[in-house]
Amino acid sequence: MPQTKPRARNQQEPVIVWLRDNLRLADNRALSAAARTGQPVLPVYVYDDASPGLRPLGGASRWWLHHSLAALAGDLDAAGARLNILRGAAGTIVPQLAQRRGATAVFWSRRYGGPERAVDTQIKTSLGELGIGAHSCNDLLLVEPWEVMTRGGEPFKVFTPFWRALRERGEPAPPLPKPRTLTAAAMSPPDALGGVTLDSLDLLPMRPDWAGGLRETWTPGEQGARARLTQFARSGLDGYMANRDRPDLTGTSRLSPHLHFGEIGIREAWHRVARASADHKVPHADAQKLLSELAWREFSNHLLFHTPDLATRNFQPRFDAFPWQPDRRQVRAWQRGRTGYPIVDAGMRELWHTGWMHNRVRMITASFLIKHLLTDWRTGEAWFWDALVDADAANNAASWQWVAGSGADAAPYFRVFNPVLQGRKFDPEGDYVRRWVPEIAGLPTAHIHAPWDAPASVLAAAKLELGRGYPKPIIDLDEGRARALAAFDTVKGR
DNA sequence: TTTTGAGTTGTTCGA
DNA sequence: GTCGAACAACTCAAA
Repeated sequence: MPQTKPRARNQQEPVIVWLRDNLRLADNRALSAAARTGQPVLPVYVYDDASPGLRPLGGASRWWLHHSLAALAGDLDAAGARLNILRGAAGTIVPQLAQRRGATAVFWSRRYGGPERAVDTQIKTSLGELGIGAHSCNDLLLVEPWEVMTRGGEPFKVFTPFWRALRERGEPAPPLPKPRTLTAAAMSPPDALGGVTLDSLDLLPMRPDWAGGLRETWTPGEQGARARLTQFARSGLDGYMANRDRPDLTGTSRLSPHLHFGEIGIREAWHRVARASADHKVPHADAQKLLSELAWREFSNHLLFHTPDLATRNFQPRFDAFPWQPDRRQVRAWQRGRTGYPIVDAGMRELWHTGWMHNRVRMITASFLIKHLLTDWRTGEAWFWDALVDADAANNAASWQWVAGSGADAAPYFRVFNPVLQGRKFDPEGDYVRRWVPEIAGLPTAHIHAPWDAPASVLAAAKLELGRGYPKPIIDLDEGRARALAAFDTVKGR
């Protein structure tokens, strides 16, 4: 470690903290470790659109990143440091910056995707050759993907034993506080050493500016994240188990984008929920359910780490022969929220407007695309990647494969969600549908999830003409289901 | 090595 | 209207 070397360090020699998926000051091990050296700290974010293999960010993620970086820069500013933004291939830029600034070490938090790991490994080597320290830590997960394995030393493929093994490790480490003192490294102008301004990254949509719904819905940044967690712990956690399936209520935590960008630490989230349960402020079962959802995030990262091509290849190879029959017009209708199935359309429009979709509705819309429209899950995965503010390589891929039946511990193929039954069950008053599909809002609740079944008089009273104001169903549910089951028959038992 | 119990989220059909 | 079975076996993980 640099600070243990006998020779006294030149006070001007900085250390770099390279912030990536941990855009926060509290519970940030990389930042805290950098601060503990006592040397000036140079915080850096690298917008890497040049390294081979890295998946370009989707549109909604770019919007979020812009605001998250702006918030982080403000928070660092208040702590006496300045965020330096660089653009380009991290493998070149990071060692170069460290060398030119005379940094003695670089600190970062680990990433678990294949291309990201390749970049990080290369940088570790380059820094080593330059005699610069490289210190990685875990700021993303409760447990490293290689620390929880089966007794046979294999990665888990089933969630429940994984979750059991995770629990057997006991409480996760407590969250760290914000570093108390940050000695800022001497500033340099933004254009020195390849630095760029946030605006020059061009992350925000301009023509057209479609981000209005995102702005109304979200507050990116550490403060927004903590406010969301506090709000949820106070009023959402009690009853979570029952309410989490209801898209018409605010029943879920809505922490996913904040967790994805690391604006709040997973350890802080875990302990807040566990403490609320231990203090009997919320029912044990509600807290456990939320913790198990956090464990699904861990499981997805476990899968991605051990299966780096999770987003592009079927986890179960027998699905490689699956006879997909996508129809471009139908896929387009799905994307636009014009399938004629209200709960599906409501979900797709919520996604388009807010960059987020309720979890239950994600399953319904995904099942509809994959099974009723017989469209490869990768098509849906790509659409969500572009549209979700919480788009996450591990969660997105694992979840799409789960619905398709091609994934780990996946839903059985014969489980085909019926959008009408799902709508009636989880949006019983139709409030969610009315909110996002206003053209059918005048329908009575009895017909809100199946407008085509409404008598002509009811349609007229609701001022609705199917095929004009709102589409007729683009596919028959029974036929779609039968076609899906027949298609699955061809890969069954392979 | 073999055995055993179990596996996020559903729908349909027929008694 | 309600309820259990069928749907498809298969693989995982641990004993």
